Amino acid sequence: MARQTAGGTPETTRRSHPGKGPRQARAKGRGRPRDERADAAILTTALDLLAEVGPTGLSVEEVATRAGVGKATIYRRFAGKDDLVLAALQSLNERLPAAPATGTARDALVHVVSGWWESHDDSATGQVFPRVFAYARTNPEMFGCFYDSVIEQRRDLYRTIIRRGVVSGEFRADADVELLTTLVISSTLYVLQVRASGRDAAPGSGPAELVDAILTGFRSS
Amino acid sequence: MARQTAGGTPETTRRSHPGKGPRQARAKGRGRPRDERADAAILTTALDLLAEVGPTGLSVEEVATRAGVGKATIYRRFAGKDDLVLAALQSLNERLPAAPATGTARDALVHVVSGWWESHDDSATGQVFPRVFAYARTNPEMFGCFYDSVIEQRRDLYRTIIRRGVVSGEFRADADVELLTTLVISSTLYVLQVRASGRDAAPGSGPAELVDAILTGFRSS
DNA sequence: GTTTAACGAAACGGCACCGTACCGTATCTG
DNA sequence: CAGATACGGTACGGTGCCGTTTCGTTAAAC
Repeated sequence: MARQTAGGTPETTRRSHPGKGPRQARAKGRGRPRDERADAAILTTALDLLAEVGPTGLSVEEVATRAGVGKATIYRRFAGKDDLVLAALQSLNERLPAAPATGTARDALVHVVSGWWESHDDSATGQVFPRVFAYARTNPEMFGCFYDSVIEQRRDLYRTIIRRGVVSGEFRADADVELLTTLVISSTLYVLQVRASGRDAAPGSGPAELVDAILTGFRSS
Repeated sequence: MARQTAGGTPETTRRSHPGKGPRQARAKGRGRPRDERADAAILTTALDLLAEVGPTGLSVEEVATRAGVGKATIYRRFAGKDDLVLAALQSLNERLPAAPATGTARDALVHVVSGWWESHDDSATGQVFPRVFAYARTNPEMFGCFYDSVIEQRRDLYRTIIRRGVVSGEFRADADVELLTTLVISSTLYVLQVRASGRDAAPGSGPAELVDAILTGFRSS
């Protein structure tokens, strides 16, 4: 929220808790400019840590240590821990995959889900989702921000593909696009999460089987 | 607040250590017997707290305070925080609903999902699941124990109903029971969790619509 | 009544963390 | 050049929790 990007765009940032002096967007400064590498390092490190220990488990000190920056460098950019967490979550949108423009909608869904499936084991993104999800009730403000800016982007990705399938006649005309989107996202999230513990919630099923199982009721033929 | 040991070594569970008296039912002692009300109060309080703040957020002191017992009373029963958390999770199985024995499998599914749906707002059970889920990778031991003893019980509930539907011919004979079970559980978990933040992942859809959407592809006809 | 152990309460040392403040240094603008 | 600001470190006070231990008390068994 109160984060400022060194890039320049002097967007008016507002803090929700004006308890202390806000970190306003720095006017084209006369002094030493902020290190953009520090910006990136802080955000990616925060994201990694977010995936490992979640929003409450994340510590600013640990972020600073891992990112190789001083704590002051972080507090110079963010109003506090919550602000940092939110900024890190927002940065997830820069890694959003694109929907394949060709082929059947089914194949496109399988492709996107497969990408998620694969990225789950090595990237931070996979673990961030369930971690943040757990705070839907505890911290609705944070979760809401996350949902609206990150989840909604993903939903839109699936929604677009599914709509294409409806228009092309591949899916039934009366298919509930929103519900279908929810089914794909939720089951993927769940299966991947269970897999992370070494169990298997759907033995013998990969992304394709998962998608096909969901789609069976929505196909036209 | 979650503690992250800098060295990376997670807290060692003393559950298997015989060094300190492990928690066990005291064998007919001669002194003052343990207060059974304390047993129940500790577990239910721990469960409530687990739903509110999750496994790492839970503090033994808070449990003691809310349960109206001394910390010593807790440490007399449990080897430590982890042991307490595990016991609390296990106690979830005492609240497992039963599968309706009559009616269609579809109606039984809707009934069970509706029960989950309703109980979700009562906080305890509903919020515990996503909280624990977030630790599938961080604490696989805890999650595994949770999955095997709690999730598996729920799966079995759904599995039983779905199998009945397959046998009765209500569902297709080639339906993947495990996958179908996963779909029902995952989507319910997801929708309820999103709802907890005030959003709606499936506008206009309740338990019945959710179940029907999943089942459309698995019905015989 | 004596023994035994659980009880609630409180205190302890220790650790991790937050957020701030201050270094000496580095890198910009004017 | 001088002034301004960011940099990586480091230190600090304050807070919260952990896990343990000590109290004096209480409730059962013997």
